[in-house]
Amino acid sequence: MSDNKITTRFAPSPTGFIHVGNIRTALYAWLWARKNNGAFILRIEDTDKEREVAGSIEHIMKSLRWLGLDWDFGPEKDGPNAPYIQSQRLDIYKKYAEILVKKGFAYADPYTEEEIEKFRQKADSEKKPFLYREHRPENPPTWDGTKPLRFKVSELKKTVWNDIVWGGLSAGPEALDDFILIKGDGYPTYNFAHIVDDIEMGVTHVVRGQEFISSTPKFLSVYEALGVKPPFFVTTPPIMGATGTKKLSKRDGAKDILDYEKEGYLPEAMLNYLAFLGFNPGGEKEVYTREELIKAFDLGKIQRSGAKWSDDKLDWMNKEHMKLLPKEEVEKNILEYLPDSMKNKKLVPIIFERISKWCDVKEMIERGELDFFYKVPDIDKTKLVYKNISQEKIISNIKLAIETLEKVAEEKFDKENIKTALMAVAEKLESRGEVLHPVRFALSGLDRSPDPFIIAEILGKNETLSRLQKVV
RNA sequence: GGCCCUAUCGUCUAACGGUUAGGACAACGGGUUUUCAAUCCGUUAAUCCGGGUUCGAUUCCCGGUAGGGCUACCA
Repeated sequence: MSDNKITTRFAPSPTGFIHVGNIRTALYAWLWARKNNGAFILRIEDTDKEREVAGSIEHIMKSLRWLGLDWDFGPEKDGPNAPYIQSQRLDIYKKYAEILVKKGFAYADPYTEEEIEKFRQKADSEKKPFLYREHRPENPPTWDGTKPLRFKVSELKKTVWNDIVWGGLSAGPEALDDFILIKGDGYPTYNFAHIVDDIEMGVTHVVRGQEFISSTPKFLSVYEALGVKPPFFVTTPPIMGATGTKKLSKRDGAKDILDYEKEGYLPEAMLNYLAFLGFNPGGEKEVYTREELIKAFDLGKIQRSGAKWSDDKLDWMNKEHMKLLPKEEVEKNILEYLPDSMKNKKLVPIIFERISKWCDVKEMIERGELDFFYKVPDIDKTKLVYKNISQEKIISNIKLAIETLEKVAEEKFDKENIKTALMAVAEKLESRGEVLHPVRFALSGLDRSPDPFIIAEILGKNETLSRLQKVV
């Protein structure tokens, strides 16, 4: 627990799915642990039983597993500080709370919530900041667990500290107040529990979002009261929604990270995109594998300002990572989406060059873009046109194509030979489209489709000729 | 209201105080593709404003403006 090993943690609350903003914080913590051969802990902070959503823990673990962010200690991975679920560690918080009480750094809060609300409203109407410590009771009751336990700020001072990302930070004495350590229901607050756990678990680098900057003076005063040296603080900037300037949140459309899995994004691409949204190792390389990311990662190069999410760039990143995939894997993934009647490996490259994520395959199928490969298309004769060429001319061009293709041997009926043969005819015409377009249309029945050569190869000589014949 | 923080192309970002301010996404244009897509080439496009410090400021300091966060018996 107190060896010098770099230890980071991801400490989500089980209040639903986790979105990309949360995951990036987890990623940075994970990268730092892996880079330093340290430990990465997953800790569940379920101290607010009202907000808890059933099934969240499993969902969170599934999300991390999809991205390959493996934890060394945490749920389903016991370690020296198990359990890693805060609601199962209540006795530990109580022990620390009692230490603070004994040292005179904590006392029971005698007020009801309504009374405190009145103090707050009064301060509000006087346009003054509300500070509980201004109402600190002179003789608080002894803490028996039925009342909230508050931290007692002993010295009002300016707090100065260092953050690996933000550098020197400071806050005036207004940032210090008597905040709740243990709630009336016996559960600790985040403000207290995370400190106890980070100490107990030997966390060396606390990586978390910038919403916690303003409460850091409070945290620091607890470390001081406990006589424990605080860990390094690594505060990450927010991720903003693509529209608007608000921090990305579930409210404004932040998606469950697992939705991206469903849409067919590669975990490596998501990792790469996320890492670079708010971090840059310098240089112009942008596509990084997981291992390269670990190697290049540096806490000091995390950005301070918020970054807007971009689906466009994520799609591009995904495509780049798909290109890195072995051919067999691409084939397997694409084939998976194809119905049995369409499972033709020759379709794979055609599909691959048109998609940026796997679910695009599904969309292509739904749009019927691939139907003609296994179903003779209905030819809309009114569309059998090309520029100002008469339909008679077009039909005769198709006949020309039939004659040409008949000369191509069946075993040599591949796109290269077909192209050579067809192009020889096409070049003689005013424009190549006079023959190529009608052929393509006759084979696919579509205005837009892959080139006629590859279609012909996939259909095979017989099918190709019969479709052309049919149109004539 | 109070406290804290941030500020480079539309977006993500790079630049020991000295660069024609670089790259990527997007957009646009072109080559190649019958078309779309893909690919290749190219173009447009930024240091928020105002003061200082300095021979020299995107970079350091101050002010303004804009944006963000916190201000719970939530995390």
